[in-house]
Amino acid sequence: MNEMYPKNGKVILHVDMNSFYASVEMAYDSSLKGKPLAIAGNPEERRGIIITCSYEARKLGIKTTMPLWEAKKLCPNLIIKTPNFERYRTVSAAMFDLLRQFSSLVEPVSIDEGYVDITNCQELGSPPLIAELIQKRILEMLDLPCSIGIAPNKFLAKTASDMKKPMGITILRKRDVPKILWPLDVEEMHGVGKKTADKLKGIGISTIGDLAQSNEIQVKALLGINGVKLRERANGIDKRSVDPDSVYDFKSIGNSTTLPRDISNQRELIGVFDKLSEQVAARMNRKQVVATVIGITIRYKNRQTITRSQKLDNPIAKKNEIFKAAKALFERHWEGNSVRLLGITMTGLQELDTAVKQLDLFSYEKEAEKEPLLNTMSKLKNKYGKNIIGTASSRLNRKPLLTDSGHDTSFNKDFLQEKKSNGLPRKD
DNA sequence: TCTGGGGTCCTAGGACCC
DNA sequence: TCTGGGGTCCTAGGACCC
Repeated sequence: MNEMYPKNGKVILHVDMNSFYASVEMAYDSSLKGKPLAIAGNPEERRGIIITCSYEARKLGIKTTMPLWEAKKLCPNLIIKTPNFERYRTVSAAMFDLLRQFSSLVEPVSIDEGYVDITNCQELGSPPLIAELIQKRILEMLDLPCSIGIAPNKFLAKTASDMKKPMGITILRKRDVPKILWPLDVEEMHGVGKKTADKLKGIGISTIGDLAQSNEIQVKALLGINGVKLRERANGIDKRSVDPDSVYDFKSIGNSTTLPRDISNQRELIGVFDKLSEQVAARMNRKQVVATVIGITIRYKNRQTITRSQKLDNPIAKKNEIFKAAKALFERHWEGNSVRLLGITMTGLQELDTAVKQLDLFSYEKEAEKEPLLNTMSKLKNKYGKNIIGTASSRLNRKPLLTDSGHDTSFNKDFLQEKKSNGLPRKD
């Protein structure tokens, strides 16, 4: 048996796309390659920020979340593009399809990263070889760079993928943790932000090693259950498994918008809720869900942010229902101050079929046996709905990658070219 | 004339119930 | 004659991540 596959352990990859949005734009338009490129919202309006940027831009000091005006000042010849999320979702779906050709245990975490459990993929080769194959495939087929971490659990895999960018492959074994991880600042840990780091430093914990060797009771008193988890992870322990189904149970759907200027006119603000309701309703419709809780977010001029939510008597999904509920919440809680941002978030989501079924229970008694079937059917529908798998997989004539290690022309970057000439929405 | 928009998970207090 | 100890639900906010 290969020593890379310990008898009781797992082998997990974390695949992290490098500056994803910028790389996708470069794949679509190769004239952008090698240039400082930034993706930023609304260059016309104030309040635009850098969402992501190419490595060429990073070299010039451009950073994610930097205000657009600042980036322009820093680098006058920076190329700025507005995000094309539909395009990114399509490419993302293609990328995850590609990963699934190596292992069925793929868990997307966000549009540009995911875990792959390759514990039972010995026949494909050693873990570093599989990682290399995946990385090459993504580059050949999609013209996109990625970094891959190889480790016995999610936390270490994620940490590893972060260590070499772009186009890195990093192995992080549990036994390497004291040497590699422990010297680092606690704030370097995923899950530890500024606030948590400050708290930890307050009790003398400043490195990952300090956290690993800290007193569990003390850390729990300081950070709650999260402290216990973080302490475990600092010791290289993480029991979470790779769950391919986790993408299907989303918990909330929301839209928010920063207003072009601060507004205190009630009618105007309610007009914003009207638009937001429409966006939220459209997304709920696509995912075929209804919601039992509505929440609104109000950010004031001074950036103070409040949320107000309400449980609903009956699940809703239609634009007008959402608008009415949001408007009511807003009118109940807004005190007339100047507003910077408004948002609507729907939670307590239920699949449409389930909600219908539950309403039916009030009209007449249904045999309990029918429920599991209905549940399964709606789950499947949700699972194979067009939103999640995306359009790429259906368009692309898939072939198993590994049986044909030569050239698989059906699934490569030509599809990007093809889309370009098809006149897909291109703002550029 | 700084700081977007999409999420997840956790905590904590009060109401209410047994 | 001063009140326990569970538990769940609802709401608000905070921290964090990409």
